[in-house]
Amino acid sequence: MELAEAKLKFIEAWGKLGSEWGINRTMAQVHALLMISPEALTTEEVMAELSISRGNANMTLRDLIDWGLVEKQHKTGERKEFFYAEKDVWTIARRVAEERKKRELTPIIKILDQLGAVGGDAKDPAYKTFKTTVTDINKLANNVNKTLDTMLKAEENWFFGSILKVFK
Amino acid sequence: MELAEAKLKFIEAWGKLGSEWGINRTMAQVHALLMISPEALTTEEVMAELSISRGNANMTLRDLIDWGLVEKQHKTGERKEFFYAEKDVWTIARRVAEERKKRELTPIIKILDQLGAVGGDAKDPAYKTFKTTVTDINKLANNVNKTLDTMLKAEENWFFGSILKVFK
DNA sequence: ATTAATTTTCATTTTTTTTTGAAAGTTTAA
DNA sequence: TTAAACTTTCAAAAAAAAATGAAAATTAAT
Repeated sequence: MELAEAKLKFIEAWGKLGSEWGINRTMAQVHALLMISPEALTTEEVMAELSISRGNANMTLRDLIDWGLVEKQHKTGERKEFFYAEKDVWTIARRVAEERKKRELTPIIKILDQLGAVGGDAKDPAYKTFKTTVTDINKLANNVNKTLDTMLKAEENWFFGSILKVFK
Repeated sequence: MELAEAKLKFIEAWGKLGSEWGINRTMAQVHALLMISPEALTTEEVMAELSISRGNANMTLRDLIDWGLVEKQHKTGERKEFFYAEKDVWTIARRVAEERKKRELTPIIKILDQLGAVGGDAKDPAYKTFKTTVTDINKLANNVNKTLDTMLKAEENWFFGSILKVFK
């Protein structure tokens, strides 16, 4: 396969994967494009490569910066801004985990804590089932939370290697 | 908080979480409703509780069955079908992991394998960056894959307890 | 200070996803 | 076998999400 074709396929596949995980397809595609670019790209280049509008490119790049996956660069003598993507996969995985933890896990745990305090008759099956389910999900969520904390604190990439032996 | 209010909040929160992770909001809500129901429910009951159409309820319940999260039950003397949700959170997490692995991880690894075989000039920065990025993502994907395999093979819930000590 | 280059915003349009509901299909009991 | 009960399908409608593009805002060079 030729590089040009492979690039398109990678961008497409990354976009599809993103959309399956609740991430805007275009945002994932811009991310893919930047990850495989040795040099930082301008908004114009992103627009041209992916055939998207200026507004879309701008908002998407801002979002990627918010996710900690892309950084703005300025080149001396150049008026326009350049965008460069983090390329270390462990750092990328980390950033995504951090953001999703902050955006989704923490809020749901807060709600589950509130719901666990529901009042009712201990003999009512509806009450018992509700309480048990909510409590169990809360416990799992807290375990995921703790595991992520420890994982994110770790400086090196624990994923390549060490974790597997726990399950052996 | 009263049970009725808490139920609504739980269903809403579960629906929101689902949609953030690429799962149809209604499907997540039906799942939430069934998880907190001590008894299996009929299509009619699901429709009424969540104010959704028959078609939607039917398709959503079928999807939940495909995910291995809900089972059809038949009661003697009753003509209609009943739907009952798995309630053990570890089993639920497992089923979701299994399905997403099958639906998303395996296909992307296949594509990454193909893309890794791209031909090009080893001195071309565009080629080098592409190859490195794709290869690194492929390695990570394969590690996730292996970890999931081991995790899914484990009979008991490793998550509550043992895993944390790896990171200590 | 002026102005040209560049970035950002956001009301509107387009696309995608989800839902509806009625018709078609299936099942089961009499 | 009939027919009522129930389930499934899917074209069309509705809703939600994403994208556009032009105007407004900002920036920086002269």
